[in-house]
Amino acid sequence: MSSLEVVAAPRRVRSRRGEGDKLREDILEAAEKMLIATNDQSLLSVRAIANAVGVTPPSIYLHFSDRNELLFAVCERQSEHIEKAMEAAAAGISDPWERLRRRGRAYLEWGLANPEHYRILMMSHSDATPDRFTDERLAGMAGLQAVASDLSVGVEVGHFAPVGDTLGVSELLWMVVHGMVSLLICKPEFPFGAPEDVFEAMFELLYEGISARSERSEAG
Amino acid sequence: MSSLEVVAAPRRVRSRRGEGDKLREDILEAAEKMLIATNDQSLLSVRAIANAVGVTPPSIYLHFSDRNELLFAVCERQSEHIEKAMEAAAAGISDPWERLRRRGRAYLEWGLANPEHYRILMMSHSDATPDRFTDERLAGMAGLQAVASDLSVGVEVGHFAPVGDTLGVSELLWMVVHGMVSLLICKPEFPFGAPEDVFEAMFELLYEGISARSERSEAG
DNA sequence: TGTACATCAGTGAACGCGCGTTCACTGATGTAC
DNA sequence: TGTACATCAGTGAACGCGCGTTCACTGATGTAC
Repeated sequence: MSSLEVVAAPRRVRSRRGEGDKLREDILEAAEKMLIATNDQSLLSVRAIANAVGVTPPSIYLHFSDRNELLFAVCERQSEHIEKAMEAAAAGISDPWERLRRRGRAYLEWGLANPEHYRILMMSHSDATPDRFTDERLAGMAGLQAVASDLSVGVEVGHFAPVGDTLGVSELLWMVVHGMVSLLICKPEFPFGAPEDVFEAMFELLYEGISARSERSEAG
Repeated sequence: MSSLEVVAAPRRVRSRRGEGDKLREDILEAAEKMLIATNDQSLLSVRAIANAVGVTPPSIYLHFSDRNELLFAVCERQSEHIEKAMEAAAAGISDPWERLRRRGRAYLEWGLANPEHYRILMMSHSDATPDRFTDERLAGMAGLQAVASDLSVGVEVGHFAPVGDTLGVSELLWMVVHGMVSLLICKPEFPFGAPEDVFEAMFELLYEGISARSERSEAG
């Protein structure tokens, strides 16, 4: 709604021949910065982005078919980061529960660090999402298969209670962590407490339901 | 983005003197229907709403200061429904866990039945939210205090494991249910399975962490 | 070493749209006398 | 029972804006000969 207070960048120097793709990178970078600075994609007009890059609006269309494509291209770059971050968080850890915890924390931290990216990818109307962002791909970003794998290992080594549908439980965990991220993003003033504390409390709450420590009645 | 396919309503008959507020109700009702039909508030322009009511755009401003106020007024009506629905769901039930489950289900069902209302209230940028929708009020819609109360009772009667911060756990449960609602809304094509099944599985997962059945190590 | 030329990386100006909102107005109707 | 009038419930027309996008163009630059 309110206009974006961005000092117009000086006119960008034209790329040398053969280096036209450099502009694409510059656009993505500028848009990313604006997304983080404004926390609101609706303020990212094609004109504003062009202005921030130091280029005229039509130049945007040399590299992106439309505004929406550009927006999702920005998110696409970040999507690689989150996947790597989750893998890195679990790397070298053998305890399945600890692997789950670390993956979850990485997801939470990424979401909170990139709230508007998170909104665009996970909270926008599905008809705005380009086709290449399949649900499977988004689930991949959430590490669904990796979590399912950790769960299976945990069951096999006897740390976790037997679960028939590990993928189903992974989906539940996705929902749980998504619930934390999205509510923390959307109600930033609500006194939830520090995200780390919320996260730890949540996973403590979940632990009993997943671990094999407790006696459980399998009777339906 | 795409235009709203709504047959223009016939010109509305002018309210009798003293009954001007009837238009307000008609506007809210039409806007509500459109919100459900389109599932996208951005398609609800002042013109489109006026058109649906059979009235000219300026008439809207006789009853609402701006478009945003109108949108939230629509949600405000529903907000009363959800609170009552959650209370009704728990009414007459004494088992604290069952009360929690029923409250949660009512919340889920309301969210899925009114996805765009849910988006506006719980997922929109907080700076778009009118002041009267305080965070406390939104938390009230989620039944935060009521859930905390159920938790306290459960602890007192020995069904639940001792919890120091019942309000904190209520917030966790809010996040969990919000995670279900919002992900089901935003990724409607993803094969999560039937919402009821997802809900039951989730609460089964949570049960062990809340109940007093399991042995728990209180050692930090 | 020099020159013609295709191509690349953009620019400048404008189109057309739908939107929220405002403002001066109109005509029916209840009320006071 | 009749009439003047204030008020209520709207209308009609327009303003001004910012937006996404298109289209014809330009001028620098690498390359072929």
